[in-house]
Amino acid sequence: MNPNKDQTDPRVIRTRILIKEAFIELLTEMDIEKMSVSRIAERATISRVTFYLHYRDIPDMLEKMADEMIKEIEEALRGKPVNPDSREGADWLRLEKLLEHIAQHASFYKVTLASRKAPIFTERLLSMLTEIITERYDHVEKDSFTYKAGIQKDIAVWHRSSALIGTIVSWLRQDMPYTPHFLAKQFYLLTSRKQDTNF
Amino acid sequence: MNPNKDQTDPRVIRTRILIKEAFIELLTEMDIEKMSVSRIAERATISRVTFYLHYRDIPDMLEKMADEMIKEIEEALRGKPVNPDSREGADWLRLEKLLEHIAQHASFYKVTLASRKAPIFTERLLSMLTEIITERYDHVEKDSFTYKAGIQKDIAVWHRSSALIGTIVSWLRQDMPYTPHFLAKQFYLLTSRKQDTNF
DNA sequence: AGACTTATTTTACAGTGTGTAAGATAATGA
DNA sequence: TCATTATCTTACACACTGTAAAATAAGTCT
Repeated sequence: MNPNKDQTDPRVIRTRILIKEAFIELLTEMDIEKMSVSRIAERATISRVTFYLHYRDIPDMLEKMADEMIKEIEEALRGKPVNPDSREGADWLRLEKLLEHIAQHASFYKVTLASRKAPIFTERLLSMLTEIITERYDHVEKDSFTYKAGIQKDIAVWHRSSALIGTIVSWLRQDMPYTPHFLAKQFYLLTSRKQDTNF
Repeated sequence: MNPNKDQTDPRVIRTRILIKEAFIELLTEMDIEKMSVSRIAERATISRVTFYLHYRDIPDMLEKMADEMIKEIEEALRGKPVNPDSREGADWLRLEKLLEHIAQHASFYKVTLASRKAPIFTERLLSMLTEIITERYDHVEKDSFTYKAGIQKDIAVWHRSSALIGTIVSWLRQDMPYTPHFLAKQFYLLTSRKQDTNF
């Protein structure tokens, strides 16, 4: 396949959308173990052979879909780039943006992130969040609580990034009972120590 | 099979150990997608038919192994039962006990928890930890920071339990660079607000 | 519009794994 | 020693995989 036409040929676009939709549908209906190229092709109303023209196998498909997901999340967060000098308020807005994006595509994220059927999606998002949190840690937390309390940077990063992704997953699993704005604010309260001075 | 003899017949015990060891070995070598009953039986030096005498299929095997894991963790934590009146110090000891148990069986937990190849194990442990944290929250945190700051109980529980399991997973993934004692203490510092008064 | 390029389809094939059945063998326990 | 039963051997029908070749259909370009 011509790598340039890949992204523009309407037949290719159509097929990939059909595969993605079929995959999401099937994943809501069954466990990942029962997923097969045959089933996906059948549901997508394409030939099984066509699947192999796009993906080597199912793991390859998952990987490429995860790549796409990360790209879309980065796209959604654009406009509020990672700013080393930003204060917590700015990051809180970025989290709200992330949650809004997830809420807008809830049917996709509920299956890929919240179902835990295909760990690769959660893994990718965790990596991304870990990067952001690691960067942020050096720049804006030099004088924060954790810094002073003698907490190892890597442990603090593990703690924060997993708390973040875990909270998002739980929120999705329970069908988003809070608005992105409210949850982002609560998360900010839980993570930052700013509020300590109020009590 | 006689359900009573199931647990005592040395042939049964031997076979299940062989299957478990073969499974762990194979999972370190390949992705879960490539796992098959044939491979497990071959590695375990048992007949493929024998596998089906113990487990319906691979998902069934994973489920039963996860049950076993939870039992063993509960066993390891016994002696320090969930005490509603316990102060943070006691819980900190329980976390240290958990980490010690995991460290002692690192080869098993590195594959089941840290590899993220079989999400069921992480899911089960998360459920267990969520239960413990939920119970604890009502009893010992009535006057804690989160309570006063107007943070929803469920959000706080999501945050804490996912931070806990995520930290454990990251610690395992990086081959446990800290002692259980040290990590438990750091986790305690990160979660509790007691230290705030020191600064 | 017509000629091209190429994505998709159809059909076919060899290979691997699944889950179950029957009877033979070997280990266990009383 | 003898009855029990876990394991093994062999066999079978079925499903899914990954690839190939040639035909068809859809898109692109002048």
